[in-house]
Amino acid sequence: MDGELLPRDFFDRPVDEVAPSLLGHVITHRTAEGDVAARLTEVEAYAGPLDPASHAYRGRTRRNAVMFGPPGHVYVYFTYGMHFCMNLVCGPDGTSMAVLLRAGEIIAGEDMARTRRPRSTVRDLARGPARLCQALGVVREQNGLDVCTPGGEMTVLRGEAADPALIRNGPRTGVNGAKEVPWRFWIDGDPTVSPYRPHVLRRRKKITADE
DNA sequence: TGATGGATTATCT
DNA sequence: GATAATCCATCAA
Repeated sequence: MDGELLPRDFFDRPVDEVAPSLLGHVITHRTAEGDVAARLTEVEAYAGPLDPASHAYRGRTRRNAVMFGPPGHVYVYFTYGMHFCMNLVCGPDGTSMAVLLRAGEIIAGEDMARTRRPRSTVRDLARGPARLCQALGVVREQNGLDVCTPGGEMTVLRGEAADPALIRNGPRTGVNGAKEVPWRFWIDGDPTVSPYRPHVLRRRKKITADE
């Protein structure tokens, strides 16, 4: 992949500024099998220790350590026992803000993405945070990568920034805490934006005494 | 040490 | 719309 990288300064700002300004730019991942790139259409902001919905709310742990480091790095986490989601770390070193990349449009490496998600329609290849990671081939191993290094394994390239008139915002998807905070940002009308789902508690399977 | 609940998705009805 | 799949961080005891 080539193109102009977003500078680290781009990420060294408050997360609610970075998040909407990321829409339209391009996340890339280079692997031995090929490159895949996605134009971001939906993101969410998480604001560190002050935000009950953030993984950093309870302080630094092994899992969220990358969030506390310098901006412009990737924070990948594993969830629901089977999915990975990715964030871009924002704000100065020592703070713990991050933008969750929720959805995008695959604009390069579509064949590779289809290989990774063979049952998906083109529209659904990266329509959702775990789908985006799967299409890009992002797993635990990519946690901590720097996206501001030219020629790096993962980069964020300057695309055509979304028209501000088309950017919408609303409550974050599937979160329990701070439900009212309108920090989900998306490009209105884009078909690759994921459907909004409020948080639901899963019923735990009842343990039967004998089986 | 055990219980609980996830920044989700595919696949049913 | 509902639910299963299924690892792991967190918290109570």
